[in-house]
Amino acid sequence: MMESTQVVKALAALAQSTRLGVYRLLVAAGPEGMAAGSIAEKLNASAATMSFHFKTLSHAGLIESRQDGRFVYYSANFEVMNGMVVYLTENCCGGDPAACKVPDTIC
Amino acid sequence: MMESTQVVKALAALAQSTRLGVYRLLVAAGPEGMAAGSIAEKLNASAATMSFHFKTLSHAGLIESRQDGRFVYYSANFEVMNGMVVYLTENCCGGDPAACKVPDTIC
DNA sequence: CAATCAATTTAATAATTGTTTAATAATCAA
DNA sequence: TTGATTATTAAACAATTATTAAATTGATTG
Repeated sequence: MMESTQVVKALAALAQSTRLGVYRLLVAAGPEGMAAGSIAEKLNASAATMSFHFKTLSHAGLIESRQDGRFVYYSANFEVMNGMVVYLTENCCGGDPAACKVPDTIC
Repeated sequence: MMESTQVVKALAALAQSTRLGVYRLLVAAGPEGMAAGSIAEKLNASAATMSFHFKTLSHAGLIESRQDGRFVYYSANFEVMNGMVVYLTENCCGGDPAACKVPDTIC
């Protein structure tokens, strides 16, 4: 089970529109990821601002980076988000799924 | 599909340890929910602080309240979190689940 | 090497957030 | 109605966060 502080960190990292945009781009991009500059361009943000956000997402474990020549490619780490969702839904309705009137995605 | 700003709001609401604690208690409590005071006691926080956090969670749509005598019962709204997860994982790996080496909870 | 390109870092500032204390509402019981 | 209980609101302050501009690092090309 993921730790509470790590979950808070991950949630905080995603709770900002530019970073949420970054994360979604990377989820769609898959394992290959995207270059920092392409992401910045797509989201209309300066390189400095983006670096700041990349760092926040990295520290939260939500994304990873790899260098390729002059470019830095970022990609999503799905397991951390998975852990986050598990943490949030743990012990749902006291463990009685029948009590939840919610699509089975969660409970 | 949930709107970006609403997702950011929900993520921000959960990105704080006391509120995350509240939400998890309410997820476990199920539809009946819990009284504000019981939650405060369980999380060792003052009533005023809790009210502030309840408001944040309410505005994000993550919890709901109902009055019962002197007590206010809060309960989790599962659909908003469900929408949040859907939003985060939309178009995962460009729509090619085989490309994701992740447990099927997400992709 | 010098020039260029991609990205990060630093410092400064503005804006937002969390907590505390004190005051206010609303409900109930004697 | 009075007093006690449950919860919210408001004001003040400290701490954190996001953005910008300028400087810096590291890799590539001529």
